Amino acid sequence: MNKEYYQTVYEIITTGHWITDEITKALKEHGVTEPQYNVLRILRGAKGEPVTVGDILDKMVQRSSNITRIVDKLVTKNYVNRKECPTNRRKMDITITEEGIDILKQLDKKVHAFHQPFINKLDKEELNTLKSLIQKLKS
Amino acid sequence: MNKEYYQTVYEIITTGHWITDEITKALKEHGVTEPQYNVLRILRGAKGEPVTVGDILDKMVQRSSNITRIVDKLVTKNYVNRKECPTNRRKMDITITEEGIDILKQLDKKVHAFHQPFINKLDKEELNTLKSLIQKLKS
DNA sequence: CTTGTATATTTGTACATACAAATGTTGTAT
DNA sequence: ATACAACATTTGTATGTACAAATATACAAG
Repeated sequence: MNKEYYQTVYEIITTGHWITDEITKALKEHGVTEPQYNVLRILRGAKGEPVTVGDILDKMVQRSSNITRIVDKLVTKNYVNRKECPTNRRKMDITITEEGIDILKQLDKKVHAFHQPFINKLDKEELNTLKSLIQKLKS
Repeated sequence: MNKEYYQTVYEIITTGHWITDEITKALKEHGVTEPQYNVLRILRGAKGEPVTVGDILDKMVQRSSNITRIVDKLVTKNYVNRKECPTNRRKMDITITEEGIDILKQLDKKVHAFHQPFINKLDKEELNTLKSLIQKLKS
């Protein structure tokens, strides 16, 4: 009973995990983990504006205690800078470095290369149908 | 460019992870991790036939080194038995206990309760469309 | 039968993550 | 000014996972 439901959910789960696993592997070749990659993207998205641990937390599902350690790693690699926020000494101002921007460009290329073979498997209408059906399933 | 593709893939990824995260939380209330749950299900599926570490490995994505430790935990909880295979002493024969069957029933109930609200959101045809589109996307 | 090779599992180690508690800072009410 | 709660981040600890190396057994060739 409900065979179709479970088969479909299984497909969603395995596909979702497969994609992130493959991307994780691609990033690992550059010594960057997936959460580190996400933090770098958030920082770049801020366009030079400093971002706090709390800001990053809001955009990620991670616990804040681990954001600290993820940023530690990025600081060690010189991909980001971290300094005390001048207006609120509880906060940390985190910014991406030139080196961070550079590695991010390479990482994006890798991620894009992963998606390349799949990008045209479905046409626009099919993609929208797929997205809508998943959203309806969760509604 | 390719906005539809990336939005759809994002939907698949977040939904897949959301489902496993929610199930992980539900299992945690019984002190069982998701890989442990999968091992228990594989053992039950064997219907009393002993299963080796390698057999489990084939049905899971885990590295075999961790299968050992996952089984360790289940042995400690008395959910499974592990003994040397009599015909090949390199192998371990792993079987589920009565207690293991019992906890698995409770876990299944929890998992089913999670899915309950979503099971009828899509009709049979929509589910099949959804499944096919994901398969086509990966093809 | 012993030597080498493949198989099956386990152990060691480094790293990642969750959760709780601790630290330090800010704002506010008295 | 002082005390106290709220906020922001960090540290401690237990657990989980990946990868490589180690152990132990089986099989096959000479």
